[in-house]
Amino acid sequence: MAAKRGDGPKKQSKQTNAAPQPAQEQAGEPPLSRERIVATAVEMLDAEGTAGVSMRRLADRLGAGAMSLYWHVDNKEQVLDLALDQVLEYRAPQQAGEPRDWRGDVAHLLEDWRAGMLRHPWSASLLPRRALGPGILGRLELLGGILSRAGVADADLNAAIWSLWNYVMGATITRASFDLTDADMAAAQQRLSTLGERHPTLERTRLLLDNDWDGTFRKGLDVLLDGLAARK
Amino acid sequence: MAAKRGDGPKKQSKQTNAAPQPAQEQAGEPPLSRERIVATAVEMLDAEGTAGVSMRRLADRLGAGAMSLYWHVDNKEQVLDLALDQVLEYRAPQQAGEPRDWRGDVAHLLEDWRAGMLRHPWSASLLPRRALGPGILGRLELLGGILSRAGVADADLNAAIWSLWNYVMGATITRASFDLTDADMAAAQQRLSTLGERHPTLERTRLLLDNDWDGTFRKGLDVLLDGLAARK
DNA sequence: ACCTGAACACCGTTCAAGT
DNA sequence: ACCTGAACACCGTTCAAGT
Repeated sequence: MAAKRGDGPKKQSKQTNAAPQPAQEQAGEPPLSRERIVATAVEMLDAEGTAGVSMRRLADRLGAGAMSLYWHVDNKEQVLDLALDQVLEYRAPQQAGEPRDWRGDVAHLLEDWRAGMLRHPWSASLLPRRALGPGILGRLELLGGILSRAGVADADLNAAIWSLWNYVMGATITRASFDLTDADMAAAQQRLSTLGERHPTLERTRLLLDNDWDGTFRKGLDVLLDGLAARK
Repeated sequence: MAAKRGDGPKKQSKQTNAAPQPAQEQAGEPPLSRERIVATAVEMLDAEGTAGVSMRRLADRLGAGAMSLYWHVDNKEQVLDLALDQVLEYRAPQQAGEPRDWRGDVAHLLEDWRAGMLRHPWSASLLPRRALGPGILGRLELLGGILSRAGVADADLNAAIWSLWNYVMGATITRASFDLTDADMAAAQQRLSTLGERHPTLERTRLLLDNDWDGTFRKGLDVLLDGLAARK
């Protein structure tokens, strides 16, 4: 997928052209650019979700004719790819002086990852069908590095990385989707009761009413890290 | 969400009407019904994925006028809800005589769950935004029961259930989406190398070329179960 | 009770054309 | 080099109308 993403039209102008642009920038609408398109797409996605974004509405918001985007971008799919990877971009590893314990480092990395995705709830459900862009790969590399330095053997490393990835993705996607429908969760729990004796356990633990999402995430992550620690 | 799903028009006729139907059934097209709509939707989803299913094409395939579906079904979203829950329906608990060890039971249940979703690859990515239908709830209840009987305290049960759920969902969604793009995975791995020294760990372990999905799933699940076992 | 077509308000994308 | 409108082939859904 990453390979699909052709490099597009220009992209060199900013760097090679040291002279100031023709003043066009301060007046009214700045010119279209891939960057501006992606930034606006992220805004729209944040405000209205996946369903709210169409190429026509996006162009409109940019003050451009409906079809102008296609000179800067291949198609809608690419816009979503770029929006997703921008949001997942990895910023400044924590590098806070001395290396902390590996469990703390992993937990910090994954909690930051999850939080970043929850800040853009559309990203969680978009991710699975999209490319592994540089943002995602950077985070995976960091995770692998921590685990490797912590003593996980190379032969076990991929399984360890994917386990943690799976957990974070599952937790984040689940949380992002249930967030929108707390009322529905309550309704489902309600329905459990009326369904009689068929779900005694879920009814007893009130599974669908437990909304300490952050705590549950952290607890499950600890379970996983316990298992990994036992393996070394 | 489950609550949203109104019970629709009839649904009683099949049971209350013991006399044979007016011969309409053996000739040409059987009459429209919610069951037939959902069954055909599943067929189309299996064959062409989410993008291939529209209300118009679905009606066409059913030999019906474009708008006839709307008498049996509220809207497209409901069709997808119903299709998903049908596919996730839970069949016959393994009940093979004596209770096996709880780890084996959990692994069996979750592997069956994953396999069922992978048989309908669209289901994995559809699930997060959909209702918790009876099929899903049945499986969650079963999981909770096994864990509870294995000695997990009620106070830890919800976290344990969600951890396993998160893991299965993450693994299945990831697998279902990467399955379609093995070539892209290779391309991404390739790109890792050309990107120079920025991803030494991923390059060394060849993370993106490791496609022993089943083995990786099982290994990660073992890690999680180790962690749970340590907690009791 | 069940099905229908016309109509409305949208989509993504191509393409020939403008500047 | 960059932007545009018209056009094509689609969407989901409403509604008044048919049987």
